[in-house]
Amino acid sequence: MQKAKKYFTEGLIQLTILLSLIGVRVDIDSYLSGYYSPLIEINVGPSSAYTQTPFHNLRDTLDGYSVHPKCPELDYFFASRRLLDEVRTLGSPRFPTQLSAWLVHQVSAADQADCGPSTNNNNNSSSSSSGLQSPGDGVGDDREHLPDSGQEVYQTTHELGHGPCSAGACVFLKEASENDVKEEEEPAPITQHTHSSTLEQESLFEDITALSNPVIHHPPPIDIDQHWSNLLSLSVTDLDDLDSLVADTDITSAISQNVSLHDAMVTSAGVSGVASERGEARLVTQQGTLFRLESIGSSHSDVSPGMALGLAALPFASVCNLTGNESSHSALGGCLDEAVFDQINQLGLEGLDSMDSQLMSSFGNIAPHALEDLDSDSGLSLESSSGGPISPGSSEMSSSSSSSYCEDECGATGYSSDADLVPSKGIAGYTTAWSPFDLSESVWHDHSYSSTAFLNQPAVTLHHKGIKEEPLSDSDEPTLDERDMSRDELRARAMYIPFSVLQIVNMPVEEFLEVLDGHGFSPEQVNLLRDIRRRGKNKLAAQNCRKRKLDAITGLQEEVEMLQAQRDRLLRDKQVTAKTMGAVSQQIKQLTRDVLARLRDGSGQPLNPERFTLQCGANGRVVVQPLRRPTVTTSAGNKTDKRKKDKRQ
DNA sequence: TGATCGTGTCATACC
DNA sequence: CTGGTATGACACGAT
Repeated sequence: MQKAKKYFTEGLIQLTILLSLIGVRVDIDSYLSGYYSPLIEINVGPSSAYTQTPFHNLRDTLDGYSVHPKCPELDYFFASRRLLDEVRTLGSPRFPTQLSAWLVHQVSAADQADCGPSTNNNNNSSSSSSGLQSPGDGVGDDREHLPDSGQEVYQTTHELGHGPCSAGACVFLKEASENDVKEEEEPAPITQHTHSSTLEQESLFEDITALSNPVIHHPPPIDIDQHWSNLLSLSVTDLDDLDSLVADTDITSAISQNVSLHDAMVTSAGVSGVASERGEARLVTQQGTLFRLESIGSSHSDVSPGMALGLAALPFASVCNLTGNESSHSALGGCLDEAVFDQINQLGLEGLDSMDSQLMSSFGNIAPHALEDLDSDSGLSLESSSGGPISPGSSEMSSSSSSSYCEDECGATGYSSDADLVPSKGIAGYTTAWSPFDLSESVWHDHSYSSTAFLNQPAVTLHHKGIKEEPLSDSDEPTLDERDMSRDELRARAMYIPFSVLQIVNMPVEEFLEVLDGHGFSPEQVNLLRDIRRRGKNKLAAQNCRKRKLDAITGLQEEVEMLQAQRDRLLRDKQVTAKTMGAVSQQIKQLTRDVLARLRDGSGQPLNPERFTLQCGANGRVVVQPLRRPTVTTSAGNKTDKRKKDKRQ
């Protein structure tokens, strides 16, 4: 459940990002902090979150019993938070964008039986249902309930029902709300929530199934407003904008687009690298926009929990993609501006269209001998690491020095999601579906080896060490896909290795050994597999190492600054103390002179301050003592004289 | 054009 | 012994 929660949290973050793009500010910090609060304190140490957690450890932690302090999910969380902050810093741009139906359906299993519209006592559901029946009245209700419920808002706009994001967003929102509800009902620690993973997953799938029905559902008899008030806090100005939007919205049309979640699920699962699903869910040529995914021949009954998780794992962009099925892709263009998605497109989704199974045949034309000598600098994109949650933030960071953060965020942990999708016992299925272009891999590319190929830019030659390596091919010009592939990928493909680099690197060692033994690989293939795995592991290790080094440098710099400040402070204190001491000394001298001036010697003359001084005894008595200026010299002279006399004697 | 930075890879030590 | 990790060193491309 920890994984599922992470996905839902991610979905919430992505929803927030999307809302931020249209000017709606959503504050989920409280929710996130509440969810991750036990983890934040763990992550105080430098590089604590950078160390990748081995997949087997992560598997254990994903069971929900504990969260490893070095769990890379922390990185992802912080990256998400950082991304959220960055998005917020962009302000509230008012794009000419209409975002459709952010309806929150609280669906219970019982509600699936009678999915017909009905009234509810709950504010949330009542407003949504009323919005369906009579949008105008519903809006009025919302406005009335708004001050009472705090931040309860129903965001609907004209285009929204067509918006692909709406469906996925509903899933995320709803699940998040359910989680929140459960947390309020049972204020148990996170570890307890994780134990109920199966139940929550089942409820999720039931909700998804229910969402496929365009009819508004009844919320459970739980005060959703309270949860949403905790979950979403919208500024007053945004609320006003939303009210104006809601006022003239045909919610019915918007909600009618909530269907096709199943298709979306299947599509997402196909994108997430399940080779077996590729035959069913294939990607359509993007034609300028990347948000076209089409699900073909996917039966809803085939939706498995793993696939559902795959949907949950799909981030913002993917959610937009998966909802683009069934005539909704055009609506997406109206849903959000191209300008908005241009940046999203740069996240690395350009490679989606290349995820065609025909790649295998095309690459089969590459002579193995042309690639077998390729050596290092393969430019692996292991950071994409398999199905780790893909988010705009992760790709956004790829261009900065902190790019490797996102890499680690799903680095070794990626196996938890992607490798789970890989049928460990049915690896033979990959023999015909070589899948180097996992969605995550495309999105998480942080290197310059990729992303240009899909933009039809001039060829990017693979850098190689020259001494050790040979050119890829003297005669054959590499295709766009070839250029986008790392060297290890090319080598693996040339050697007819039916596994992607990600799979090779991220699969557990037991499975890896089984692969080596059970597939009849030649020694060359085995060596290549081992090399690919070793390089991939070491690549991640190097990234972590560098991040730790940077952290150490940063920490030392901060410590230096702190020590310098402390030194300056101590120097200032010393100066102040010296001044104080000087002033006190002057006062004592003055008092001594005054006292001595009032004293008289035996002849009735005032005591000379040059010859006498005052000594304060331990008992508090003040004694006048004569000054003995040459005492030291005289005593020394006496001693020398005595020594001379002793020697003479 | 050299400097700098980011990244991948190798070699090696260590667990 | 093997697999994995950490890290210094090197090479390479990009800026």
